[in-house]
Amino acid sequence: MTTIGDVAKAAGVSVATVSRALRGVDRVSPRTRDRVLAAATELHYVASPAATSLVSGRTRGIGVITPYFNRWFFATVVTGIEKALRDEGHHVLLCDLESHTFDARLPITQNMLWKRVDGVIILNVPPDPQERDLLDRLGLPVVTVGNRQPGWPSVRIDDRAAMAMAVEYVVGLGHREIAYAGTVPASVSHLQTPFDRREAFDEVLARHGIPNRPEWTLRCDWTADGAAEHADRLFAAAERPTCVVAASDEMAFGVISAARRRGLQVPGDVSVIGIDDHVHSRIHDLTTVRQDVEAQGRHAGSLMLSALHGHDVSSTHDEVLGVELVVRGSTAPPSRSRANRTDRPTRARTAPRSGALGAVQAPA
Amino acid sequence: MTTIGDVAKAAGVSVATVSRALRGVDRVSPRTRDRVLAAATELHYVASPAATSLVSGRTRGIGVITPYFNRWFFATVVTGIEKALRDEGHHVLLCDLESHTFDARLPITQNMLWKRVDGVIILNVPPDPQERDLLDRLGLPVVTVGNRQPGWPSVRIDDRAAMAMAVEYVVGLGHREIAYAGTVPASVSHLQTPFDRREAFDEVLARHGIPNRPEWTLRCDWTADGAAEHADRLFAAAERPTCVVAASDEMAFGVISAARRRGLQVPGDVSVIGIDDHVHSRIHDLTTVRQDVEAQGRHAGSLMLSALHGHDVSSTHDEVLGVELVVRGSTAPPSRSRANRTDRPTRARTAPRSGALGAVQAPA
DNA sequence: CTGTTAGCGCGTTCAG
DNA sequence: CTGAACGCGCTAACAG
Repeated sequence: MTTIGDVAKAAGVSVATVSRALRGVDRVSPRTRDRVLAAATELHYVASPAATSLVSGRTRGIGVITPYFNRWFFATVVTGIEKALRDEGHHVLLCDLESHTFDARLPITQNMLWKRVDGVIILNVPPDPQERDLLDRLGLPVVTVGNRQPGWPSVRIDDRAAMAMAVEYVVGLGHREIAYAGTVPASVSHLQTPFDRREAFDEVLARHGIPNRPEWTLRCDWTADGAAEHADRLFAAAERPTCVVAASDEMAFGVISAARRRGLQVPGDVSVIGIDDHVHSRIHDLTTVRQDVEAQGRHAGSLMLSALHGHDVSSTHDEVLGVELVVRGSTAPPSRSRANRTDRPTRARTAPRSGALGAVQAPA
Repeated sequence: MTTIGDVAKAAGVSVATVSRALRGVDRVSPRTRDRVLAAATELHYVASPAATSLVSGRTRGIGVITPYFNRWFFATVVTGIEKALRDEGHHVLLCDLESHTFDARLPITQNMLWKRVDGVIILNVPPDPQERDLLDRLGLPVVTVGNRQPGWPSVRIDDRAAMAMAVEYVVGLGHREIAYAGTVPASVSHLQTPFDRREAFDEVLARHGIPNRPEWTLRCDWTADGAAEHADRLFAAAERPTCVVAASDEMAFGVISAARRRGLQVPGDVSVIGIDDHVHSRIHDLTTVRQDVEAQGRHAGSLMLSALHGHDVSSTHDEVLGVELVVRGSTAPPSRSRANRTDRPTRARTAPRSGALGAVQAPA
């Protein structure tokens, strides 16, 4: 392993000069600098991060804490973070919380991140008091993505506005019998996004005087399969809605799938709308509210870099990225001919009627 | 920032004793050990990784190099790796190659990984000679996932066997007019998986004496959208296949979507099969060849840990995980009534015939 | 402009 | 069983 000493010897200078020349700080005569650079290249020299960080106190590593990064949203955010950090020579240390309980989380977080990173970016999961304590004690800059935490800068979309946009759109189409997919089980009830979106849904319905039926609320785990399962029960019931609003695109995929299996046409028999503009939303022909997920990651990364540069990233900084309605074929005005709406759908009934068949329209 | 000295002072012992007590090596009297532990806990002491690795030469970090980890397969592998590593206190350093060319990659890889990790796990992307050189010089243990590289242990599935399993299945159903989605553009022609799967496809067709039509080969970027686009052209052509074999589930999703938009029934008009058992495959009711992706990551992580423990993970180690056919509703025997098969499909033709309607079958 | 030197915090000899 | 001292590789003063 070549050290700074080897380079110094090869270039015939002192280690301090090598350090200066390589980092481009201070004044070094062009001639010596070139000699040092040549020697360093020749010997494939790279400074030891351990030694550097021991003396400088900085590691050039950023911890990224995610629940399930094995999901589109989180993986995409991390991609954005990584891009932003890489430009300045920082790298990502992954900390996947996955199924861990709060108790199990603390030692993980502690051992993985303590003194090992210059800052922490937390995706969507609110820290429990002990973790909060740890982070505060470490004095590390923290940036959150997807939810707001007091004292920390954040990057996110306005979940309420996004949901309101979706609901207003389908209400505008004439829907009055609207179901909701995306309430979460108690175990994750601390998450902000599911809460905000649900609340916005309730508000918009209330504002329009539209009934909000409990039996039309699908409580699930925010996966496509989970939503499909619950939606199947919804569509099997005597009375079914003309529209399902899903709090995420993946759940919307599940709802569409369940509808099809029941022989229901989307949007002919039931309209479906989501939030995200997931990478698969186009093939599902899903109307949705687009958010730029990678951009949220990039912004979080930049925010972190600014903090690292000593700029005051005020703790009140709250960057809210815009969203945008993307209309595709999964939504349409409610069908007029719903005389036998309460019938259990049968195979015979699955023959598509022409018109209003978003699912079979030519690609945009 | 509390150091080992602070703990020593608080416990009334020397730093050496603290180090020994905390790491549980050597003999330390139970009484002093407890005193040290108490002091360490009290002071929230955690050893500085930088100092530790400076003296020990080990970082407890593993670099994971991935193309596009923003995709299901890679994110899932990384999840598996992270789980395996975490159990032994190691962590993951992410290095997303994404769209970078080989030239741009080298400095990235070098700066991010050099002396910063104890080992490297490479997912699916073969290193170019310079990178290979770098890795060899560093003398770091390397494990590859998804493709075999001479001199390095690997974890993967048998891509040829997986594809053969898929093709044999649809051939067994009676299909003779079979298209293929998943040839890649020249820019990524060095990837092994696309090549192996294609080759296995060709072989099985040849063995059965089934014509392999060039115009039924969809060259695309292995995304759902890309596959949908190409498949649309396929389905618009005068002659269309009775079955499409996709080299990945995501492409299969795209093919199914394209078929539906053209008014074709899956599997009534065209059967579709994929490889992966992607998290969304169930809602697409897709017949596929399942691979356990997270297990591949876990195995790679374990392999790396063994290597780190000094066990000889022979460079000839090649762990091949099994795959399994999962039959769902996207495949069926080819339709008999194909008199007007060469007709361009029309809306009128989209009315589903009863029977063989996998897409609308009740969930399994 | 360049060299010398003193730590950064810890693991690891070696003596006790 | 425990403590003192050395050095890992580097940067940051301070001299020259």
